[in-house]
Amino acid sequence: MTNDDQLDAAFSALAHPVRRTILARLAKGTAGVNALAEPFDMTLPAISKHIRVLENAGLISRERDAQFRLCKLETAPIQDIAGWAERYRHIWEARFDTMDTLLADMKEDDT
Amino acid sequence: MTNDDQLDAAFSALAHPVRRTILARLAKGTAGVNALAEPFDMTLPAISKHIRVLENAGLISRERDAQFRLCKLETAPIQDIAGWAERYRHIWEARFDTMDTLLADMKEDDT
DNA sequence: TCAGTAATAAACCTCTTGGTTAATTAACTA
DNA sequence: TAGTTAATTAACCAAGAGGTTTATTACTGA
Repeated sequence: MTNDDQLDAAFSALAHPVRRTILARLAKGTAGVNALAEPFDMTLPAISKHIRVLENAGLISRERDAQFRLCKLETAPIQDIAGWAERYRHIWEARFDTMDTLLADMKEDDT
Repeated sequence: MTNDDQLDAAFSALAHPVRRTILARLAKGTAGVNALAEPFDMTLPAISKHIRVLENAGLISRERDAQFRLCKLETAPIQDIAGWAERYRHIWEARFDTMDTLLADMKEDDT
C-alpha cells in the first residue's frame, strides 16, 4: 500500500463521527465490540463494519480474548495525518503574522 | 453546521488523492480550474466536482476574476484536523517512552 | 452437551461518490 | 457580433458506503 493509499484509508475512516467516537473511547483503553457499540443507536453488525474500516485503515488492532475481540488504538495513521497537516502550518502562521501586523498598524493609527 | 459535521466534511474531502494534490498546489498560490486540472488525466467536470467538494468543506475559497475562478487555500479546517490529531499525541508519546524504557532496560541487561 | 453470550457473515436496500459526455453560461477578443 | 476560452450544469452510470434483518460461528459455563 502506498503512502497515498494509507492516507486515503485513514482520512476516509475518520470521516464518520461514529468511528471517531470509537477511537476516542479506545484512547481510554481497549474494549470489546459490545462495549464500543453501547453508546450508539445502531445494530451490532453496523458497528462491526465500522470497526473493520478502522482496522483496515490501521487505526486499531484486534486481539482475541476468549469470546471477546478486544480492540486497541493504533496511533501510526494519526501521526501520519498530524504530519500531513503540519506541512500547511507555515501558511496559517504566516497569515496570522500578517493579521498581527495589521492589528499593530491599526493600533498605531489610534495613537 | 456542528463541529462534528465540519470534521466529517474536512476528513472526507481529504480522503482523495486528487483533492490533496490540488491543495498542495494551492499551497504555492492561487490558481484557476484549468491550471489545477492540468496534472490529471481526467475531464474538467470531474475536477470541477473535486473543487466543489473542497469548497464545501471550507478548504478553499473562490473569487471570480474575469473569466477565471481563482481558487485559494483556506487553512481553518486543516488546523481543526491538526487539533483533532493532537488530542492523541500523548498516547503515542507515552508508548514511545515505554519503548525507550524497554530499550534502556535491555541495555542494562547487556552490561 | 446444551443454553447463553460475543461477534461476524450473508443478503439485501438506498443513497452517495466519482467519473463520463453533451449542453450551457459567461466573459474576453478580433 | 461571431468566435474562443473558462468553467459549470445536466443527465447518466457503475461502484462503494452505511445501514438493516437473518443466519452462523466460536467460545463459556452450568
